[in-house]
Amino acid sequence: MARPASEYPTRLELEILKVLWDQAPLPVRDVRARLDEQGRTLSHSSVITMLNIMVDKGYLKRSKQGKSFFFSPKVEQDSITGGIVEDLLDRVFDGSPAAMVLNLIETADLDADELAELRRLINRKAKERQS
Amino acid sequence: MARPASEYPTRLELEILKVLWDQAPLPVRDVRARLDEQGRTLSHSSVITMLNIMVDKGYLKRSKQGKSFFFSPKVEQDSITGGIVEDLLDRVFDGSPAAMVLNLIETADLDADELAELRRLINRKAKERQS
DNA sequence: TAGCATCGTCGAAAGAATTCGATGATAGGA
DNA sequence: TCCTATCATCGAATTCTTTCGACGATGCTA
Repeated sequence: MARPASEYPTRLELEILKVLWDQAPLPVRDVRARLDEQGRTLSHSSVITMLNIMVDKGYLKRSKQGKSFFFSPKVEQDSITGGIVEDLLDRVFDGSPAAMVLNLIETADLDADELAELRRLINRKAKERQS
Repeated sequence: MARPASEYPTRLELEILKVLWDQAPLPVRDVRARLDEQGRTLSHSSVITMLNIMVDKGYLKRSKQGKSFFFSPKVEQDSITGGIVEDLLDRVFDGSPAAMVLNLIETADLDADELAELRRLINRKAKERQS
């Protein structure tokens, strides 16, 4: 009679994943330091708790090195972010990529360079498709 | 010592907003029926509770018509979806629209028509920018 | 070996999101 | 007028998310 667990990493989980996608394996201490640099100041035990939850959920794996645990991602960044984007696509734009990109270029106020880059990406993909 | 309230509509709130963006004002009964059609079966009181919360949060307004309340959106769809996308852009792609679109076209497996439409959108925007 | 620092587990708190039933008001029909 | 169906309020339960302190183990060092 309540809320289903998030199908994707929560906000904090994602922050942690990003740290570990950038560099892994890392001990708790280092993960904590990285979060701290980003303005996410947490106690040591909070970080451990989250890391353990994420191991349970299958997002991370851990291994003992010396006296402490080291954590690494067990999921690929692309697949996770892809899942998040797809969820958004469905929930917010009823599955229409065009609607999503339109919203993006309208509200995110892209400059000429960014528009050019998007065009390049799309052309490249279109060419790939043909072959 | 806990979680901050979501800055944007939650999942259920968004579902409700979408119903009302599509058609408003609606009485509780009709909102409930629409949600039910979409597979979101809730008791009458659950729907009312959510609607009232959303009025408190400033997402909706309500007015008495006859004996019952009618609800309407108080926020524009573009501004809400824009906010959600921007949040995602920041949290997931560190603010890089190109990274986001790249992920979209890679994982959402767009077909040729969809790619063509995206290109059209971008060209139009680029032209707008020049002027 | 006694003490200190480091590391981990565990239980729990607090707020957010979602859900609903009990209850009370109100109006229309028998 | 009285019953019933409709509508709304209210309090509360439940689960998820985030946070942390108390406590215990372990190993290094004075």
